[in-house]
Amino acid sequence: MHYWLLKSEPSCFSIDDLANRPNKTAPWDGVRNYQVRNMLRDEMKKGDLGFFYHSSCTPPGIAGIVEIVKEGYPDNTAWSLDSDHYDPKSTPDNPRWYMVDVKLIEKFPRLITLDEIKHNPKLKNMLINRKGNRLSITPVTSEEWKAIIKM
DNA sequence: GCCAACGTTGGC
DNA sequence: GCCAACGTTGGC
Repeated sequence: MHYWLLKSEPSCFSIDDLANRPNKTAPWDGVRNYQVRNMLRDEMKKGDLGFFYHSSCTPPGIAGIVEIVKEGYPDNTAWSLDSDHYDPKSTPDNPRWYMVDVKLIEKFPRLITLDEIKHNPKLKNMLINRKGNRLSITPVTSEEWKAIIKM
């Protein structure tokens, strides 16, 4: 089993938005980056756990834990003209973009901030700490996972 | 609002 | 296949 970190701007989709969905479950849609697409399509498996990270907000940080409850399937927002993520190059016959379904497992009692993560020596190699890392989903090692849930 | 660090696009 | 220009992300 693998661990992941999933970024979302809370002004767009926050952990509370996920909590308010039926069954606390929602598709992680709208990814339009090939590296992340490959992870969604090929690597993220049912039962994997992920951190729900709030980005582009004050302060950024990890808000809770989600579980992958449905493995990669075509992202149908790509062929919805109404969607902000519409992409004419992706079609139902030949989908270019993929998504998974995530379910909220736990919202942390407090946000674990990026600042705290930066100052934890066990997490100095975490991808989220790397300058210029813009991938919206990144793998997390089990050591990093354990260190964070203790914080 | 700034800007570093990428990813993508498109001319050649 | 190279690479300059452009767009996007995201912390600050």
